[in-house]
Amino acid sequence: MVFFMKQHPQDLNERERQILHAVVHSYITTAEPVGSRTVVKRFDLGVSAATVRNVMADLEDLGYLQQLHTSSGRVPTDQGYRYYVDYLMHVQQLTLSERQRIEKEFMARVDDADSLLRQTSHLLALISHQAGLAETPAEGSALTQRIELLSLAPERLAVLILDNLGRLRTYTAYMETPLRSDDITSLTRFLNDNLHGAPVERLSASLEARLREFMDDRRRLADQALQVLRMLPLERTTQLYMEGANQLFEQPEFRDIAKARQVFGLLDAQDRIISLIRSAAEAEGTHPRNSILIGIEGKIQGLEDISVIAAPYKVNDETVGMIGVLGPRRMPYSRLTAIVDYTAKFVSRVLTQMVGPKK
Amino acid sequence: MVFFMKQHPQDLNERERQILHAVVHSYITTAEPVGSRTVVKRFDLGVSAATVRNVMADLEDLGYLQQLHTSSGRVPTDQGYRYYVDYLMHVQQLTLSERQRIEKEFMARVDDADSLLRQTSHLLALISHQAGLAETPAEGSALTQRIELLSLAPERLAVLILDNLGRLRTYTAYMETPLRSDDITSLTRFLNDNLHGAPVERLSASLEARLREFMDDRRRLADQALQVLRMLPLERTTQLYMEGANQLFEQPEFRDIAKARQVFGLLDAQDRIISLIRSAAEAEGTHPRNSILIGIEGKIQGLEDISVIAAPYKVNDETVGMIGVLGPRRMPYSRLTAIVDYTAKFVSRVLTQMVGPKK
DNA sequence: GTTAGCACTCTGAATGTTTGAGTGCTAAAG
DNA sequence: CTTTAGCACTCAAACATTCAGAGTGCTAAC
Repeated sequence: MVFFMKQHPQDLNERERQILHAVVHSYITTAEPVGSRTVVKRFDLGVSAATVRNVMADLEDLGYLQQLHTSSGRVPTDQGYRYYVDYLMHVQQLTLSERQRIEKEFMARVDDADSLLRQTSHLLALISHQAGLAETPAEGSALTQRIELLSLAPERLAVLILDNLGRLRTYTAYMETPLRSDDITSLTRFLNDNLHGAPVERLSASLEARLREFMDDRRRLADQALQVLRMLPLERTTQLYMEGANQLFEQPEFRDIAKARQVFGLLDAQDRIISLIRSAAEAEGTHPRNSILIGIEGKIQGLEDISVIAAPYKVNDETVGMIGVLGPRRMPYSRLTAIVDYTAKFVSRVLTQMVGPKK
Repeated sequence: MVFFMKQHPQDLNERERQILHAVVHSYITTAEPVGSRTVVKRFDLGVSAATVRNVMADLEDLGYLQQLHTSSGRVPTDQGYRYYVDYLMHVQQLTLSERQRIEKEFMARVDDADSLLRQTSHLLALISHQAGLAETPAEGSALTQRIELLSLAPERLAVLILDNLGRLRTYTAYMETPLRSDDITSLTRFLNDNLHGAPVERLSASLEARLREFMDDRRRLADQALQVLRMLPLERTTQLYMEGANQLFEQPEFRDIAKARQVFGLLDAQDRIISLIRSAAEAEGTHPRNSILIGIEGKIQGLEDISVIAAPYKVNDETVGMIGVLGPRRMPYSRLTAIVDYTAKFVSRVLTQMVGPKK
């Protein structure tokens, strides 16, 4: 198993790290390739341009920097960005007004998790000037609060599920044999008696597990209930709110039409983005900051120039989803990391409160 | 009032019309400005290039064509396209396989109008290679079939409305004073007794209109009901499904980054697009084909290069919404018109059937 | 180990040249 | 009077050339 020292990876010495930091920082703010003169002019390192040149050549050999052509300045490689976010950048403090803006947003009354997260993605887009992302809580973490059935037509049944995150979901199920009105009443009662508090995702599994406890008439009800529950697409309702993707066009890298099309590809790639940020966050120890994805790291074809900064939000200290921002590879990571982390904290707090006082 | 002859507007003679047709047709297929030589080469008009040149100069004076610069070929102006779609193009027949593909899509069982229209926009995008549009039926045409209330929390009430188009909608309302369980039961019954068949859009208006009929205890219920209904955002739930907008990037006109950004603007402009195609379809007699919008006709700022071909769909011969395709100004109108019209017919049929057998 | 200096490289902007498509006009033919 | 052929003219796009500026790598001196 790979093990990382948090502060002192051995392969770069102090000066190299300073210069790598300078190059990445400069490139992030100006979007221009960085030359040796620029470095000495903008950062006071106490060495001459020639020295910087030598170090930069070394960094290029090591794979941290890259030249677009001989005689242009250098730009960071993915590896260079990686080193920067992992060891060099110090997460920037948010200003008071930024903090207040975020706090204020979360003062408003919301009482279901989905709208909270939609608002969050909106907020992130606004404040970061990148695309804001927010995944709805994983189905597995939602507990059934209440189930209601409603006959829409003789064979068509509406199933309403209220979860502990305040979300009311509506599904439609088809019965082979029509249900009479008092069938529905008893079925509803049966479902609520037996499935209160069960994870929404595994309603039918929960019921199946208890199946042998039921006898005779209750058995019949259980079978009917299963028939209904199996029909519902409960497992795949996590969705991704994404807002403000068009802000990416402001960035110079998307002047190029080919790059710009990547942004449009986002609309179709939402599923893959979800699974990617999730798996990245779960992959422990591969990087100090594994919830930053640089250039989507070649994992989604056609999104090579896109980066994501994500953070998990939690309910009662258990991760239930991710929020984040998405932008060009050249992003102000140090600032955005602060924003995302801070926002995630608030989402966690509000959701925990929402679940807390359950009756 | 302006009156149009369907077949023979007077301002162009036969030859001019042939040449206008040739230019528009050629430009639509190739995306290249059309010169006099091209016209004689590709269309057998029996005249020489010089003659064509003279006619084209006339058409330019009349405002139908336009030169991007002296000594380039001509391209149609909006007015030119308008004349083309109104009088020159003959709507193309769909091939058997195209017709079958559409028919097959509508064989699948759907039982609520919203999913039907989502599928429709998907189908249109697929078959037209443009963006597919489908507006959900206007709230005004949906009649209340059933209302259910569900207490989510002491002060939070879920309101479910099932309409005659099979759509089940969920709203949340907040009560000042908590309702007891039998309050809810009687309120539900009251609502259903008095509002069955009322247009969803005007539920509270309908109830208000009948208010003086109610006395004493029923009066109290009516007041409570009104309190709830007024809270629901019933009037503005028409939405636009749009799919496949990224296909527009295949078109050469969107190579240019500035134009390409228009496509992204679509995401924000959905409301304006709805009202635009609706008002266009309603404006009677201004054009023979008033459900074709060319270059959005300068009406939505920032979407000058976008055109829309729309068609209304009907329930029992009454228009309740629009479907269509959206693409660059230079679009194969004759083919797409056929597709859109044909599809609209099917949507109408399925919806009418859905409403038909009401009980 | 660090720095100054210098020759060298490469891009991007500016400028000029050429080519080809297309036009407008005129004069001749129908 | 309409149509056509011919010709001079225009313009954009493609290509070539030049030039300045930024940056590098290398060498020799500190």
